[in-house]
Amino acid sequence: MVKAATIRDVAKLAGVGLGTVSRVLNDSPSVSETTRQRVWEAINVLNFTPNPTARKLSLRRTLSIAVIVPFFTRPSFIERLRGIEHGLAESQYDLIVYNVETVERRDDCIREIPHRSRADGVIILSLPPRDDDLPFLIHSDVPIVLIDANHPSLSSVNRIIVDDVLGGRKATQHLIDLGHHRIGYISDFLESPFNFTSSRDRFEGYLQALRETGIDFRPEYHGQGEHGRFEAYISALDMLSLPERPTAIFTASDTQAMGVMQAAQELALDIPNDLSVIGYDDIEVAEYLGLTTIQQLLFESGQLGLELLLSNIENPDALPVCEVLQTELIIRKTTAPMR
Amino acid sequence: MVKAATIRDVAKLAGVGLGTVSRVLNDSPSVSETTRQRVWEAINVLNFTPNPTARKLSLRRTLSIAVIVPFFTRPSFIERLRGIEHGLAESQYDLIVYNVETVERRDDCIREIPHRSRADGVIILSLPPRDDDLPFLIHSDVPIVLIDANHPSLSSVNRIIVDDVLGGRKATQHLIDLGHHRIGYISDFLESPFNFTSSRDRFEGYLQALRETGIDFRPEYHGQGEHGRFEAYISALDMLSLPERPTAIFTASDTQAMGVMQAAQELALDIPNDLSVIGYDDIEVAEYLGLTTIQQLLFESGQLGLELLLSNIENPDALPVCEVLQTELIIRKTTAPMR
DNA sequence: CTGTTAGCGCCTTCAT
DNA sequence: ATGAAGGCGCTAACAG
Repeated sequence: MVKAATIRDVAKLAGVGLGTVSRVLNDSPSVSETTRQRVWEAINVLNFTPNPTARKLSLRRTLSIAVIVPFFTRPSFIERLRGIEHGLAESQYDLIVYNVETVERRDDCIREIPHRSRADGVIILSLPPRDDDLPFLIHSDVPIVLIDANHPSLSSVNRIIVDDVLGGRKATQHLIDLGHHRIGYISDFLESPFNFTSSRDRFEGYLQALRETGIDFRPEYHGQGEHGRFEAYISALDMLSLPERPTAIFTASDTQAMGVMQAAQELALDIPNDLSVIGYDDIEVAEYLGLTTIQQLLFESGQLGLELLLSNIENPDALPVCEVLQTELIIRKTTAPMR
Repeated sequence: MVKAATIRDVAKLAGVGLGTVSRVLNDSPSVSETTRQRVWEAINVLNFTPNPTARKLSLRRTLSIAVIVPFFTRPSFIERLRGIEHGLAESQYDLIVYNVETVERRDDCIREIPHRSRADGVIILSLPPRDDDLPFLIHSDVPIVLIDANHPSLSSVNRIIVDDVLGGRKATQHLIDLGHHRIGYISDFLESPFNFTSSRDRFEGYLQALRETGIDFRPEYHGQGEHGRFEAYISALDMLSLPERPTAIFTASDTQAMGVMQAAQELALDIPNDLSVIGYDDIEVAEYLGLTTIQQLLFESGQLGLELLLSNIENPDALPVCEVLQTELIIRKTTAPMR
C-alpha cells in the first residue's frame, strides 16, 4: 500500500507547474499539445489518478447523490432504484444509498442527510414526508426530488408521483365491470409510522369506485396488516371464511396478491372462477403468475426522478416540477366475470 | 441556499480557537467542560455540521466503501447487498454502489474502482475475476473482499464463497435418491463474458453425482441460455419435448426453475408427479412456490463479507481469509419419487 | 500558454 | 487545556 502519487509528483516528473497538470486533467484548451503529451506521459508512468476527495473539496461539490430508500427487499422499490442507478452510471456522480428499515432511521435520514451529507442532490424514494418533515425539505441546502412520495402542501419540492387513488379506482372498477359486488381490499396498515400513503390512497380509490356504483363499503371486506405475503395470506384466510365471502379481492401490491392466491388455494377456491384477484405494481413475477394488476412505471420513475434532480442541480432556480405518472390495468388470468 | 457554517464560524462565535472546536467535534478528552458547552452552543446556533469532504481529505480516509454488483435485478444479489448495507448502517461508512450491467463496465469497475475511487474498502459481489483481472486485485491499494466470487489462484484476497460444486451435487443427488435417472440441467451459458462461474460449478457437481451413480451424461439433457425465466422456459420446452424426456430437472437458479415450471404447465406435465424440479438459491418466492431448492446464505454472505472488510480496514496486515458457506437442501413440493 | 498563489474546511502537531 | 500553524491534494484566479 504505497502512498498514491499526487498532482505535484506528476508536475515534478513532467517538469511543469502543478497548475498545468490540473489543466490537462480538466481538458483545459489553453495548454500546448507538447506539454499535454509530457504531462500525460508522467501521469501514466506514475499511474496517477486524481484524489476525488481533494477535488471535491476544491470544487465545493461532492459529485455524489444520496438516495434514501426504505426496505431494500420490496421489489418495486428496487426497480425504481435501478432506474436511478441507470442514469447515474454514465454521469460523473456517485450513488450513495441509505437504506431505511426503522422509523428512527427514516426520520434521521429525511431530516439530516440533505444537510449533513453534502450530497449535491438527494432523492427520497417511496417515503412520503410527514408534516413535521416539511421544514427540513423545504429549507434544504440541496435540491431534493421525491419519487413515489407526496404531501399535500409541498409545491416547492420536485416530485415524481403516481395517482394511487386513480389506480385503486381502476382496479376496483375492473372488478365491478366484471360483475363483482362483494369486493375485498387487502393492504398494509392504513396508518404506519413510516407514513406510507399508497395503501391509503388506493383504499380511497377503492371507496370511490364502490360509491359511484352504489355499492356499500363493508368494513369486514377490508383487511390490513404489515406489508408482506404472509400477512396478506392471513388476512385473506379470514376474509374468505366470512359467511358471505367476497368474490373478488384487490390488494395493495402484487406481493400481497400472492398471499391471497395462497389462501385461496388452501381453501380450495379456484382463481379466477371462485375468486378474482387483482394486484398492484406489476413486479416481475406478476407476469409469471398470470396476475392481473395495475402497472406502475417503476424503472421509469427512477429515471425521471434522477433526470429531474440532475437538471435541478445544473439550474437551481428552475421552478419545481410535479410529474404524475400514469398507471395501466394489465389484465391477465386471475380475474374473470362473476359467475 | 446559504453558505453553510464552517468550523471557523463556530470558533469565532464561541470565542475559541478553531482547533478547540475540532476537538469538541471529535470528543477529545482534553477540553474543559465549560468551553465544551460554549462550543456546542455555537454549533447549535449556527446549525453547523462538519463538512465531510474536508474531514475526509484531512483524515486521508474516504469513510466509504464501494460495492461492485452486477444486475440489480437478480433477487439473490439484492439479498446479499442487503446484508452488506445492514452492517454499514450502524457504521460511519457510506455505501457507494456501482451496478454492472455491461461487460465494459465490469472490467472498468473491477480494475479501476479500487485504485481510483479511493474508497476505504471494496466489495466485489458475484463477479468472479478473470486471469487478467488478478493483478489489479492483488496489487490493490485498498482492502478487497470478494463475495460469491472466486478464482483458483487468489489466495491473497479475502473471499466469502459458496461451494457450488457441492451444491450442484446435493441437488442432483436428491433427485437420484428419489429414483430419477433421466435428469436434466438448465443453466446460464457455461461461458459468459461476465465470467459467472456458478452455472459451471453447479454443472460440475451435477456431473459428479451422475458419475458416482454410474449414470451417463446426455448432452441433450443440458440446456443453457441467457439467465432468466423466459430463457429457461424455452430450454425446458425443448428438453421436455425430447422423445425420451427427463423425469427431473435441476436448474442453476430458482428464477430458472420458475421457467421450467411454466413449461411443464404448458405441456400439461404435473409437478412433481410427471416432473421433479429443483432450483438453487432459495430466494424469497421459492417458499411461496413450494419449490424444492438448494439454500444459500445470501444475506449472511453480505454481512460476513462486510465484517471481513471492516476488520481488514482496521488491521490491514491480517492474513487473508477464505470462508466457505454451506448450502442446504430444502425439500418442498416440486420433487417426488419417480413413478 | 504557463508557473505561482491562495483558498476549499478540517485535523493535528507544537508550543504555550 | 487551548491557540496558532501547517498540511491533506486539488482548482482557479492572477500574473506574466
